[in-house]
Amino acid sequence: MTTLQTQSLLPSVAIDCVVFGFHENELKVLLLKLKNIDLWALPGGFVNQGVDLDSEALNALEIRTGLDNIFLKQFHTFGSIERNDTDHNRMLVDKKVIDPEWFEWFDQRFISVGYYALVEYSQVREPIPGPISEACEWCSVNDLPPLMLDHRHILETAHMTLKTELNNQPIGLNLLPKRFSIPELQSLYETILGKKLDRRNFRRKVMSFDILVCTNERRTGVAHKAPLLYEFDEEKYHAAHQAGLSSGW
Amino acid sequence: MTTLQTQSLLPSVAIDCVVFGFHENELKVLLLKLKNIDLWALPGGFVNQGVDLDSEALNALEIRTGLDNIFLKQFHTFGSIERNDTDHNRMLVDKKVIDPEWFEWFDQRFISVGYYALVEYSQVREPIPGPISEACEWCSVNDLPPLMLDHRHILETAHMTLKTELNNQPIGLNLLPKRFSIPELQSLYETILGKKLDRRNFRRKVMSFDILVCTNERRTGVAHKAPLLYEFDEEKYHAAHQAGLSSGW
DNA sequence: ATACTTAGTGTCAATTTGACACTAAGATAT
DNA sequence: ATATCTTAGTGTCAAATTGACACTAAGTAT
Repeated sequence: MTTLQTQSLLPSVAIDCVVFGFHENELKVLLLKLKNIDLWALPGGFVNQGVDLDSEALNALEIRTGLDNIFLKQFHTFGSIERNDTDHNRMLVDKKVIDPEWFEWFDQRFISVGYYALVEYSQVREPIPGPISEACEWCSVNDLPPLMLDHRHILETAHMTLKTELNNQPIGLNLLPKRFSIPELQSLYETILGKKLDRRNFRRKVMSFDILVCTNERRTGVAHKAPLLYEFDEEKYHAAHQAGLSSGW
Repeated sequence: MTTLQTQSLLPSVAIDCVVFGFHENELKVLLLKLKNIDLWALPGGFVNQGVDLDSEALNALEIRTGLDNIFLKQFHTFGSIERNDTDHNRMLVDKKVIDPEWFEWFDQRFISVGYYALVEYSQVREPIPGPISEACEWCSVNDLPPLMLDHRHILETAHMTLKTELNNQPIGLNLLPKRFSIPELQSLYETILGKKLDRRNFRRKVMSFDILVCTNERRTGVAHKAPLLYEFDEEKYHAAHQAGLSSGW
């Protein structure tokens, strides 16, 4: 996007990605810091004429994280007229965040398609800032810097969606390393839900899903009793993801 | 839309609505029949520069159904490149479905935001066809006519979404008349889910949601034992809708 | 009167859930 | 070395929920 070929882009349509990671018992989000100003933005992009919407979302993420094969899911499309803010865009030009020749493109009214991604924190070595940003960093969901336009609202909507999906789908495959302990998985759940769960009941429930395989090895170099390490049975995991966990009716 | 002011419309963005109704124990969908050709389409429209996306979706529905205050929910945005089909659009011009001067506008690549609506079948007197359609009719979800482009896929996605939401949210307020019997509500559930439920267990579960108020009146002029009529306690209904029914964690 | 249909209530065993006790393994303090 | 603390892992039990049915009530059809 360093060379912005606006004529090949689909007008009015933008993509915003909420990239979730999990580190030190905190839910993190990948954010871009704009140049010369204390304002942050979700990674995102625009849609090229010949490229599927979903592919562009994947591309945008690959550019920032260096990862392909990311779990990515569309969750909502944001189309309020307040998303277009000429004063804000002029400010971005003034602060040299965006090149003046881009002003016209940026000052369109955009409909933004929101995607959320789940990635393994440690796999993202050095998040790569883009042309309008000077840094790309993980931020805690509970301690967010000032965000551009409605990006905070988009982020919160993504978080809400994740919480809701947790009731019907397993999670962890894309967020945790290949091997993990049950207490680590529980901590992930607690972090997303924002509440504590009972150790024993959590284990019982998650084991009943029948998506975990015990490796019979234990975490080494850790304080206290070493926990057993598990892996996901990917086939069963995906089956459960498809079918859903709560029957309901 | 009879006079299509393309310059005031947001390019690349379209809206498609899947309007569900319930009649004679069948789940129905409102479809438009294109002029001069056996091809049907979802009602929809485009987005005016100064109007919110959600408002435009409501507008599109109000025009077709005459109803305002409809339950309407965005469920997915469709952005495949295959959605743009020049041959198809040329055919539409040939068959005089669309005016030749509209060709350029229609032949854009569109990203389409999908909404589904739940409406009370009997409240929609005469669905109103639009400029490109000669009829607007309720069709059974299980017996659909040939649909334009990916509209069948959009419709099926909406139906799937509805099924899934049923596990976490109450339904009926916008689909059934103000007063209804429990067997009628059950029939609605069975129709959406596509499977039979046990009468007694259904009643027990739905009563446990505590969203129904018994009117102590019975349906009149009906064969066999007259069922009691209920209404939704709208406050509790909306609360349950917000909070979700299945706790999960 | 008898059989059939749909409405509404109740029962009971099996399963799932929530709350909590207990043991195991390793770290730390005395 | 031993007592104490922390985290891991297993087990128990009562309460609540669920699934499968039996039974009664009310109205229709013969």
